[in-house]
Order: sequence, then structure tokens, then C-alpha cells
Amino acid sequence: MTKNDCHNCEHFPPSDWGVLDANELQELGHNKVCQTYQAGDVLFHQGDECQGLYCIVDGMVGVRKSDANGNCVLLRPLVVSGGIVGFRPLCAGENHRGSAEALRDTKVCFVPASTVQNLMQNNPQLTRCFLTRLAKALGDEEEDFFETAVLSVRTRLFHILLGFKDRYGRLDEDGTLHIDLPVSRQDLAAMFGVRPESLSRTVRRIEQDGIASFSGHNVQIHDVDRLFEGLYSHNE
Amino acid sequence: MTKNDCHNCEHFPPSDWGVLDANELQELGHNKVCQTYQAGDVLFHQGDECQGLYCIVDGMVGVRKSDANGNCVLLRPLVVSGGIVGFRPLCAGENHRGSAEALRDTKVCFVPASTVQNLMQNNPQLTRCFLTRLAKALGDEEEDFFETAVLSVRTRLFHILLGFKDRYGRLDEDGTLHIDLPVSRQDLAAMFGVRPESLSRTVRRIEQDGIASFSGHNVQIHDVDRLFEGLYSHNE
DNA sequence: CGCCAGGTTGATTTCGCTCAAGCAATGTGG
DNA sequence: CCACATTGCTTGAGCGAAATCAACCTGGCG
Repeated sequence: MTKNDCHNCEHFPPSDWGVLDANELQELGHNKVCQTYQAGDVLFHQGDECQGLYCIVDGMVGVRKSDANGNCVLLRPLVVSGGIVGFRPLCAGENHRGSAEALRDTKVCFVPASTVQNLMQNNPQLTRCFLTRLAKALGDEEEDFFETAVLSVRTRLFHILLGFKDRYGRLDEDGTLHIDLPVSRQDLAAMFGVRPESLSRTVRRIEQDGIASFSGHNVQIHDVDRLFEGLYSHNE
Repeated sequence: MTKNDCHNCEHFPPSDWGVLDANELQELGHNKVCQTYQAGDVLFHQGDECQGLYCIVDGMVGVRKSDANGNCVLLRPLVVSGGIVGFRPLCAGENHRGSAEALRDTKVCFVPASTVQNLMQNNPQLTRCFLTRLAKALGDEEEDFFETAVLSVRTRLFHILLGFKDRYGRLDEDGTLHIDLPVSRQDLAAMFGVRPESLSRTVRRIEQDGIASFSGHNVQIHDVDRLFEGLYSHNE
């Protein structure tokens, strides 16, 4: 039994489901299944058939791609509360091309593919929302592709930190930017395709340059201006 | 005046427009504008507002992303006859994030954004087609991101060659695979974010290893098996 | 206490970039 | 028809960035 209906969901108003009417919401609520995962649990594996999509109610999920040689990459963006995971393969009619893992204890609602298909069938607005979402995601992914091809590790790290700013950052009265990293060092490295050792060294150099200091998951960026400079000028 | 109506277009049956009915096709045909570009001409620039989409009737178009430092990348896939360009930003409601350039003399039909929006509004199937298309593209882009992050230049070149196989390849009676490269060396390099010099050297090494020989736009792959090996084993 | 995973550091190697020159094919003007 | 630029590609030398391999911390946690 589902504890709460979807229209009571804290993420309801901003989410794509906002375009559904009362009946459709009921269908959604009736077919969804709420689940809880512990940090480290896997929602689905690379290659699995796509059974449906997962609304993240609370927590955080990351999608990993890996190959036979143990190489592993963590796709941006991390999917946080209010986000949806596993919905690209559903739209494409493909199997999952990455594994989804709870990066912390996470509560999700699973919506079966057939339900989503039904809703899309009956409500073109929903399709339209998904279309826009995918189009934006594709643009971001192209950007990431460009960056990994063209920018240095240092610069890419700056970009990621800046990406964390809105959600995990806080600006001090003296202009220092504090960021609480939502991921481990390993995962941070995996987010832009770099070995943990290289990340470590890069961090060290950034500290030596007096731009920021790192301690555990805490980052203090003293010199935000120089970080911004680094985004464009430093090495490309 | 448009010379040929869309239902006469040689690409009509397989294209997404196949879901349109007679009226809608007429609307499409009425609003489109046929244009011709010479190799090197630019269809639109990075940052431009997205005015609509371009159906490639004949020729080839590539989308470049570049930055202030002169770094440049050519997005895969190349858009060939029957393909559509500029349609991601249209769906996302964004400006163009790359520049589209005719890689050879190319004939296109331009469809204004408002027309596309109308058609999508009235025919959910079309939206659905675009959704699927975007979802697949996103999957491919994620794959590319993974590859550039994790694979060597050599391996990525193998992947690209293999990608060319279906469209530009031909299998000899003695098992040799011939590929007619559709792009210059520079662009080939830009397709996976590598300097032309690095590409050159990599090509040379592949030749020395007896796997393939390159001459102008012609590639002969004698040892297809070893190329396949290289996809997985060589360095990852 | 010892173990172990996550993270850092060091030494070394490899890869791809930079800068520079060379070369072949093509074009251009006298 | 020949000197001369131009363009696209290749080659070489040197360098720097990141990977690799290995050791070593550090903080839980049994």
C-alpha cells in the first residue's frame, strides 16, 4: 500500500507530474511502488531491461557506467530529491546503459513503464515535459563531452565545484564560498573521468595556489574570482 | 516556392514525418523553405536563437562546439541525408549550443520553429518520435562521454571507424574492410577531441602494427579481428 | 589491538599536446 | 610554364599532465 498519494508529495508542484489531472494522478499513485534503499544499494544494473522509472523522494542516486576493465564513470548530474532516474532508457525503448546506485539512504517511488506509457499516451503535455527535459539533458551532456575532450582536470574540477554551488554551497559574510561535497573523493573523480590520485594532486595544487582549501567533504573557496578566471583562462 | 512537397521527399517514409497526415504534411510543405549550402557554409552559429530545424535532403552537416581558446570539437553523429539538425535546442527552448556547418555541398529544408511546435501540438505521435530520438541521442552521448573519459585515442579511433562501417564501409572478398572516410583528418580528430598531430601518429602506429592502412580518405582494414580486440583489450 | 577502506603521497612511465619544420597537392599570378 | 603562396597532412623534439604502481597514512570498527 502506498503511504502517500502523489498529489501530496512534497515534490509534486515543481515536478513534471504537475501536468497530470486528478484521474491521472490517481492512476500514477495507484501503480507506483515506494521503496527504500540504503547507501550503496543498486536500483538497477547496466544492461537490465528498463522496467520503469524511479522518482527520488528523498536521498541521492548516481548513475555509473563501467566496462570490463574496471573503468568507471559517474554521470552528471547526480539525481537528488525531486529528480527522476531511469527514464531515458524508457523513452528510448532501450535497456539501461548504466547502473543506478543509492549514494546515500534513499526513498524512491517506482513507476512501472506501462503506467508511464499510458500517461504519456493520454496526456501529451507529459510527453512534452519529458521531451524538454531530455533535450536539456542532451545539451548538458554535449557540454560535458566537450569539456572532457578539451579542458584540463583542474578546470573541470572548477566547473564541478561551481555546479555544486547552488545546491550545496553557502556564501560567507566575508565572501568565502563554502561547499559541502555530496560525494566521496572516488566518486568526485569518477564524475569527470579521472583517477583518485590525480584528483588528490589537483586539489593539493589548488590549495597551494591559495584558491581554496579542502577538508573532508568541506571546501572553502576563498578566492572565488580566481576560480572563475580558472574556468576560462588557465589552460583552455 | 518549394519545388517538391514533403510527401514526395525521398526520405519521407523512414523519417519522423511519416506520422503526419495529409493535412499536416501540407502544412509542413507549405512552411518549409528549401536552401542550398556549399561545403563550408554555416547554417547557424553557436549562441544563435533557434529559428527552426533543418532537414538534410542531400549532403552532410556537422555540428561544432568551440570555445574562446580555439578549441573545437565535432559532435557525433554527422548528420547525413534524411537526418535533422537543430532540433535539440528547439525542443529544449534554448539557443544553439553549437554551430552547424555544411561539410559538403548540401541541400536542406528549413522548417520554422512555430510550424514544428504546431505540428507537435496537434500530433502527439510526432512528439513521441522526437522523444525517442532524443532519448537515443542522449544515450549515445553518454557513451561518448564515457569513452573520451576512459579510452585511449587509439581505441576511440577504432570505435569511430567501426561507426563508419555501415554507411561508408564495404567488405572485400578477401575479408578486407574498406572505409571511405567522410571527413578530413582535422575533422576526424575533432570528432573525438584530439589534435590532428596525435591522430596522425596514432594512424601511423596502427599501420605499423599491420592492422590497417590509410591513404587519403581511404582506409583498408586488413585485420578486422585485431581491430575488434583493440576495442576491449588493448588498453581499456 | 589489528584490520580495512578511503584517501594521500611519491617515483616513474606513458600519452598526448605544443611548437616547429617539412612535404605533397593545389592554386595563382606573372 | 614556371616561381610562389596556400592548404592539409605528416613528422620530429621536447614538455607537461595524468596514469600507474607502490607505499603509507588515517579513522572507523571488529
